[in-house]
Order: sequence, then C-alpha cells, then structure tokens
Amino acid sequence: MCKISSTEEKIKEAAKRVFITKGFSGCTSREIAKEAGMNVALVNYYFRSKNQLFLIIYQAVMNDFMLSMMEVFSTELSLKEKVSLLIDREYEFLTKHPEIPTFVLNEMARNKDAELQIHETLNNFAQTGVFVEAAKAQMSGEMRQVDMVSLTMIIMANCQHPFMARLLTQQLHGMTDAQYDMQIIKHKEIIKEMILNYLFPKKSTNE
Amino acid sequence: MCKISSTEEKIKEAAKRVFITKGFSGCTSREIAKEAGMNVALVNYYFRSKNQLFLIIYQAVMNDFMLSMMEVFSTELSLKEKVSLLIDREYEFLTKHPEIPTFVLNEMARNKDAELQIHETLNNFAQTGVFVEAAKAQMSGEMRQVDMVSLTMIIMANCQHPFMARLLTQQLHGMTDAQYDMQIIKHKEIIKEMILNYLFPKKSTNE
DNA sequence: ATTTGTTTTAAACAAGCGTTTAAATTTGTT
DNA sequence: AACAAATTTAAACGCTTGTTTAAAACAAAT
Repeated sequence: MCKISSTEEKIKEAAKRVFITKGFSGCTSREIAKEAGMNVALVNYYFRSKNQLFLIIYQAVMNDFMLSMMEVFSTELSLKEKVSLLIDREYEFLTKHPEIPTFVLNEMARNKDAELQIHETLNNFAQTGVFVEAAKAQMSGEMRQVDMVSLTMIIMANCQHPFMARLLTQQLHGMTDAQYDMQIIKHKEIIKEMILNYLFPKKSTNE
Repeated sequence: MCKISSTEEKIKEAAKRVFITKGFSGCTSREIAKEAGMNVALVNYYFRSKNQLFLIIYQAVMNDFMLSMMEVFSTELSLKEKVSLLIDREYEFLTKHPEIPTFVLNEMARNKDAELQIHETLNNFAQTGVFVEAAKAQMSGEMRQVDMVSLTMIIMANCQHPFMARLLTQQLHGMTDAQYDMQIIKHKEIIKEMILNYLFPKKSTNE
C-alpha cells in the first residue's frame, strides 16, 4: 500500500517540473508520464485528468510563491529592515525557483479560474498588518509617501524581472550562464540600495 | 491581384493578435483562420505552415519591441534626459502593447531558434554609442558607477513588469481595470524619480 | 493456495491537430 | 467570350491529443 504515495508523488514531481518549464498548453499528458517514468494511464488513474493534476500543482506552486513574499512581514523588524530582508528572501527564493513568476503569470492569463486560488493567501497577507505599519511610518515621516501598490510593484519588479527576462538580457549583453549568475548577486545589492534610498531618503541639509 | 495583400494582411493581423495573447502552443491554425474570417487552408496557402507564419509575426513584434527601446539613444540629449525619455517611451509603447514583453520572453524560452533574430537589432543597439557615452559620464562623476547590464535591467524591470504582472497585482490589491490604468500613470513618475535619483544623486553637503 | 482488492499495463477511443489535396470560384488577359 | 492563372473552398490525410477500457500484474488476507 505504500506504493500509492510513491508513484503518486513521483507523478506530481514530474508534473511540476514539466508544467513549470513548458506551461499547461506547452506539454502533454504523455510527456509528464514519461518524465515520471510511467504509463500515461497512471496519470489519470491518480489525478482523473490533466487539468485536475495541473490545478493541484498550480495551487501548490502559487502558495510557495506567495508565502515566500509574505513570511518576512511577520517578523519583528523595522520597516526598513523588513524591505531589505524581503528583497533578500525574494532573491533567495527566485534563485532556487526562477521560472515560477513566469509560470504563475502565464497560467493566470490563460485560465480565469485562477482568481479563486489567490484569495486564500491574500487574507494572510492583509493579516500581517504591514499596510498599517507602513501607513504609520509614512505619518511619522520615517518613510516616503509612496502608496502601497507602487511599493509592491517596485519590489516585485526589481526582484522578479531579472529572473523572468534572463534569456533576453543574457543575449543582449552576450553573457554566459555563470556571468549572469554573478550579475544577479551584484544586482540584488544595487536594487536594494536604490529602493531603500528612495523609500528612506537621507534628509539633505540644504532643504 | 490586389486581393493578395488584402487577405494576406488580414491573416497576419489576426495571427498577431492570437499569437500574442495565447502564444504559439496556446492556439491553433483554425483559430487564427477563424479570427481572420477565413478558411484554414488559406493560412497555409499564404504562409506554408503555422510555424512559418509565427516566425514572421515574431520577428516583426521583436523588432518593434527592440526599436521602442533603442530610438531614444539616437537623440542629442544628455544622458539623464535620455534615461528619462526612455522611460516615457517605454511606458508609451507598453500602454499600447502590454502583452509584448511576456510574448517575447515566452517564445524565447520555448524556441531556441529565437537566438538568431535578436542579433540583427543588437548591432544597431551597439552602434548608438550609448555605452561609450555612459562610460564617459561615469568617468566625469556625472553618473553613478553602475555597470551597463544592471542599468539595463533596472530600466527594463520597472517599465515592463507592471504590465507583465498586471493580473496578479490587480487581484492582490483588488483593483479595477480603470484603477490600474491610473496607477500605471502614477507609477511611471515614481520609478522615474527613483531611478534618476539613484543614477544621478544630488551630492549631499555633509559628505 | 485462493481470493480479494489495488496497482500497472497495453490498447483503443473519439476529437482535434497541422497539413495537403483536388475541385470550385474568382480574377486578369487576350 | 474564352482561356489561363491565382485565389478560395470543402474534404480528407495521417498523427497526436486527452481519456477510457479491459486485461494483466501485484499485494494482502484468509
């Protein structure tokens, strides 16, 4: 009976790899089965359909993705330290899973049912109270008056895009894989300074 | 004989719309034909195959995409003004064609033949001499010491990502389409200030 | 050892895919 | 008007798709 979890898990792992790299429309059930080293019928025996299997994978990936962005907010740090740590964690996560943002955004665009899944993790996001905290920091003058949407967009853009546009950027500058890996490490510090300088400006003495 | 350009162009326009919104793997030849209001066989009569048609569309889109980023560099402005204008042009282009970055990056990931197409526009990019110009500005101390790769990444990320991650961000903050359109207009000014402040810092008097 | 239920397989299903064919229609030319 | 070429159509091609079936292989229990 312990075979259940073995093969079922193998299929899920294979499906995750294939779905993330090729997308739902870009792969076949047989391809997933082959990647798992199994028969095509087994995929449907455990998961009923390609779509059902996809939904399970998508939800899991989406959850990982959102959690990686949220866990920082629960810490007991100052807002400036939180932003800094958030960027670190995002780069850490994306270095391990560089295809996930593209995957999530693509599948959201393809399937409008995806609206459902986001709401679960969305509630947890509001509960961290980071928005209230940011509002206070802006009141006190500690932080620049930036609305929370733009703040979110700035952080997401500068963290995710370097991984999403890797192929284009690498070709544009004729870089090897190793060179780009190094670039990303350097780039993280650059955007961290840029963002923190903007959000928490050193008050210049001539104003 | 004037029918040639008429139907051929109609198919191309339909294919462009379908390919950009659904991707190569996400659509069928019959779908493109239907969008153009024509028979399936006509698509292959004019373009031999789905793949051939796609390549024509991809090259045209890729060219538009790269040109929108490059034309600014040929102007006679200061480097600071160039960066500012580049961001304006990018937002202008992406407001009209918001799906293009996702499309280009997705198809690059799917098809490794795409390496060829980039080299054409790449040469023009080097010829603008913007890299030499930036190096000079850094020498003179006008501009911060940021390598050109990170500079490119920063600009691309903060311009493209807001359009690429529209669905996610909109859901995350519960925004309507109209609200997000407004947000983008505001966001452009924010990232412009952030980037320019970083690249061309006002020398603080206490240092 | 036989029976029971579960897991795996090979084979088949209809539907849809990209593509081709060959006939019908339209067009331009004489 | 008659012919030749180009355009458009409907139908079919072989192949792959997601999914199902029914039999085989396996495991556990009596």
